[in-house]
Amino acid sequence: MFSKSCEYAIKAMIFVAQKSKDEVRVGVKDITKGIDAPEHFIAKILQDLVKKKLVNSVKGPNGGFYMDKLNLKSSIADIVRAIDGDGFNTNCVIGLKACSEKNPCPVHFEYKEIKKNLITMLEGNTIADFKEKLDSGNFFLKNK
Amino acid sequence: MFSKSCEYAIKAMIFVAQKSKDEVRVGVKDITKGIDAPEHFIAKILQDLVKKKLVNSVKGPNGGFYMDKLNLKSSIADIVRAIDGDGFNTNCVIGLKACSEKNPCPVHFEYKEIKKNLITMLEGNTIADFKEKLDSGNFFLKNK
DNA sequence: ATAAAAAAAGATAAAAAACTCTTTTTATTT
DNA sequence: AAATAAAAAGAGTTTTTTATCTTTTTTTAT
Repeated sequence: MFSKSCEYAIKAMIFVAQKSKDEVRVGVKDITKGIDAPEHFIAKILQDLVKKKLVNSVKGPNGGFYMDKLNLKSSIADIVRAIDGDGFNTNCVIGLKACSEKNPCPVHFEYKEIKKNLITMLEGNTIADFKEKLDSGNFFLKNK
Repeated sequence: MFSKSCEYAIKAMIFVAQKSKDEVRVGVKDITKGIDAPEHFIAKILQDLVKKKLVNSVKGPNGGFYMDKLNLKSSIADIVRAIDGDGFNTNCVIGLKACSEKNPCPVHFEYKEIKKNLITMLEGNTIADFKEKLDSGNFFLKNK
């Protein structure tokens, strides 16, 4: 559904949210271990997310990534939009550029409701929500 | 959501279903025009689908692709499975290999219902269903 | 025998994913 | 203050995957 980069981005964001408190930042290496992902790839993705204001960072010793209150309010949709773009809510199932209510592809109306629910889910769940779940210990960001 | 190959496969299958009757076969070039797709790429995809028995073909003059009654009963899920594999019903939103009810990723339960509906939609709609829609003239396999 | 078509094999191009190396920033130490 | 070291930022390269194109072979109706 989403690109690898995007999957990593979601995992990394949730991980940073969970591990960084007030003045505690998380380094790329910790993130890498925490979500089982390639180090430099994660670094690049996070730099992108910093530029787009979804997460904060400080350089230098004791530096790393962290989230402020506003960052914690980001939805999954915000992250997906930052990495993969808005396709999840604009793309047609069979890739028609101008698929619409008036110009529908054969699958359009069958997919409509599913898409609506998907968007609601992506827009409605924030990083903060997932952070709490992870704290409960019953959810995972990696396995193996 | 699906690969380009898979999008083309769905479109091509619907197109062949609509255009081929009893002994009338459809050639690659016609398909190409009908769904606005690269000729040789479509040829390769269809050869794959023929091997997997989702569509029939005959070589030589007046040859081409066609569908028998069984072929028309294929679901979108069958096509997707043939090209992209079973990922739509096994993949985790954030790519965990062993995401499950007992080992859920943070998004697992939020995505569960959406996934269920998606699977129902893909499994429940057959090529024959779409063929009829197209016949009505209110649906499209290409635009532009 | 000819020609029309799919089948097959393989080459090329483009995009996505992953990695490497260099630079910049900044807290800490001296 | 200056030097050091830790960390992100940035630029660029390689690898892998996906998409597309080219050529050759096989089949079959005429």
